[in-house]
This record gives sequence, structure tokens and C-alpha cells, in this order.
Amino acid sequence: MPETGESKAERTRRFIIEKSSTIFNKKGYVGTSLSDLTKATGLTKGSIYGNFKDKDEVAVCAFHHNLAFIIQSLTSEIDKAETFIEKLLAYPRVYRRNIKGMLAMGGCPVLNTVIHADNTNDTLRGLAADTIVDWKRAIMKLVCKGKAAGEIKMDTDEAMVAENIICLIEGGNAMTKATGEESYMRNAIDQTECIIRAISR
Amino acid sequence: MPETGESKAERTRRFIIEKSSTIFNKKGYVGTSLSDLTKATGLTKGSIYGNFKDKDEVAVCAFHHNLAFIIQSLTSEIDKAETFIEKLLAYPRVYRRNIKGMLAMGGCPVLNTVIHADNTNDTLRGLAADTIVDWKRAIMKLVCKGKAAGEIKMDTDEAMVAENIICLIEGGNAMTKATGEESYMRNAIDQTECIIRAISR
DNA sequence: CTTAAAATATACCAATCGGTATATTTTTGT
DNA sequence: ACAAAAATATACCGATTGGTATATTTTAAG
Repeated sequence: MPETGESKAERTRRFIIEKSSTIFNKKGYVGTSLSDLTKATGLTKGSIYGNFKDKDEVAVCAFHHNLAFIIQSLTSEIDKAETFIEKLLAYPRVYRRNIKGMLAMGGCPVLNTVIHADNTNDTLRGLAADTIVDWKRAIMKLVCKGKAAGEIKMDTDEAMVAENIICLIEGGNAMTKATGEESYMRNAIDQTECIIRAISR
Repeated sequence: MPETGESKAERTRRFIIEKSSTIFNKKGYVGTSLSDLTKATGLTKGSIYGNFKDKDEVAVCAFHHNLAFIIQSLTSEIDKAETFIEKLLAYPRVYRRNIKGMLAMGGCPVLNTVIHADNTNDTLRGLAADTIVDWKRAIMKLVCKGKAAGEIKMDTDEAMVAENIICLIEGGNAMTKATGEESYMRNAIDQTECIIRAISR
């Protein structure tokens, strides 16, 4: 029964990615073994290697899957906002709403991957580093458009604002994951909001 | 020739720790193999296991060694300062001076260990988490003493200040390590300084 | 210089690693 | 329902993992 436009292989691929993404995010590339994946999926090694070239490919797909979850939440909230200040405030709003979710998935996949893959997997390390660069650019673009629209002070250093927001959110995420205390992330988010409001005119 | 108060075994232990600490910090516990250690030290497995119970013990000693390096820099600078505001400002001052050093050692061992050891090594994870708790307490104590000395505004939330400083420094460190751009850490440190100056009266 | 003890090296162990060739089962179009 | 094709399982591979028993070398006190 075809029914769906998705082939069996495509469904299995998706199934493997969904089941393994949290494991990779928590234990990292080297810390995750093929037997972790067979255990989590209930499939055998042959089935996994029938759908993926190697362990690297599974890890890369898992990273993209983890990232997509966050990016979707963010872009939908950013698109909803009407002013650029409101679009910037979407970051703290989304992260504040997702503190527990982020904890459950094992922390931010960008930071986790950057630390895990450093010196052990260049492909993953590069993907995570590129994500940070893209993220910074996206924030800077919002600030610049906000300036042009007259919402944001003209002397605002958009690179500085972008980097501070990223550091606060990533640092807060990491410290909350480390200690189990949500206050780190909440305070970091409050501080992020302050920074955004301070550049508004 | 005894000469020194340090036995051969003690010297070898120290030698192994020094040579392996950077590797553990960069690659993590699971990512670092015994052959990494024999390669880095020039010693054999027998020699390492003659001086350490197991790989765990080497990793724990390496973590303490990495941490001691940072704590020494911090406490000496904090002790030098006369006012409590100046003691707080020792944090940004020391981290600003050590951006390249931190990069060379592979990033902050506290954050690295927290991410690396999560779900793979409870001992190390606990050590790193405890370090964050201690760090927060140390900052809070400085703020409280600053209040008592009339240096710091009485309505200051010391827990919030402590957590924000920690998140900014750790986030900045991680993003600088990830991207290779020192600006992340510099901006995070600038923001940390702003927070400290803002609570001064 | 000798000698017991301590430190290091050699040679091995079972278990697990990522990966593959092949056999079997399940889909899927007809 | 059937046959070709696709997907999954089984059984294996060499390499490496952390760890150990034992042999050899080095240290250091007498």
C-alpha cells in the first residue's frame, strides 16, 4: 500500500534520524555508537547502513533535524512580528518558552556540536560554526532594517548587539543544562531583552 | 640522586597530566583514547596504568589541572584589588587578557567538560557542574560584601548578577572557540563590565 | 657497587568499534 | 497473486578500545 508519497526507505530514514537525533545531541559524535542507534531504533546495523552511507551521514542529518526544530520556532515567531524591534524580541520570547524543551533535547545542538565535534569531526564542527555565522548575520540584518525604518538608534553597533545576544542565549542554555537551574537561562534572556530595548528609540 | 622532594613517580604523574590535559579538554573523555595519551607522553600504556588507576583518574586530574590554571589567574587578580567592585572587575580583566590562551588550551574546561561528559561520564559532569555552583557563590559573596561596604547598590540581585556574568563569559568563550572570532569574547567581556559598573553606586 | 624496590615496557586479553558481503524478508508495480 | 526490486537482517571482518599480568629496566638506599 503506497498511499503516501513517501517510500518505505524514506520513512525509515526519517525514523532513524528522529530516534537518533537526541542521542547524538547528548552524547556527541564519538560518544554515540552504532549499537546506541540500533538500540534506539530497534533496527539492525544492516538496515541503518542500507539507508545511510556511514555514521557521519546519520550525525549530519541528526544535526540538521535538531537545528530545524529550533529554526522553525524562531522564523515563525519572527515572521509574525510587525516591527523590527518585535522581530528581535522574538528570540528571547521563543527561548523563554522553550527552556524545558531545550533541556529535554539535551541542550542547544549548535553549542553541543561545536564543543563535541571540535578536534574529532571537522564536518560537524564546520556545520555548527557556519550556523553561528548565519545567526549573527540574521540578527544584524534585523538591526539594520530597524535603523532604516527609524525604529532603532542610528549609532547602534549591530555586530556587537548580535554577538551579545548569541553569547547570552548560548551561555544561558549551557549553564542551565549544566546545573539544571532554569534561572541561568531566564536571567540571560532577561538581559537579552534589555539589550534589545536599549537600542530602541 | 634524590635532590628534589618529588619522587620519580610523582614527576611522571605530573608529566602525564600536563601532556594530556589539553587533549582531554579538546577531545573530551570519550574522544581521548589511551593511544592519544601514549603518543602525547611518549610513554607506554603500562607506565600510565602504573601511575593511574584508570582513564577516569587521568581525566579527573587533567580537569583539575586545567581548572587550577584559570583559578590561579583569577584569585591572584582578585586578591590584588582593594574594593569589591574592583574585585568583580578582575573577572573581565583576566578573561580579556587570556583570550588567546583560552583558545590555545581548547576553550574553557568547565563548559567543555559539562558538554563532553554529559551522558558519558557522570564523575566529570558532576565536577564541572560543582565548579559552576562554586563560581556563582564566589561572585555573589563579592557582591554582598560590596553592598555591606557601601560600594554596591542595595537593591542589587546578586544571584542575577552572578549568573549573567557566568553566562556571558562562558557564552563568549564558546562562541569565540567556535568561530575563531575573538570579538565574541571581547563583546561579552565589555557587557560583563557594563553589568558590574551598573551596580556600583 | 650491590641490591631490593619501584617504575616502566612488552605482550597479551576480551569487548567493542565502524563497516560490509550476503542471505532473507518485505514492498511494490503489474 | 506473482515476480522483480528494494529494504532489512545475519554473520562476519580487521582495527581499536580500555585494561592487565608479567618481564625488564631504572631508581635510590645501604
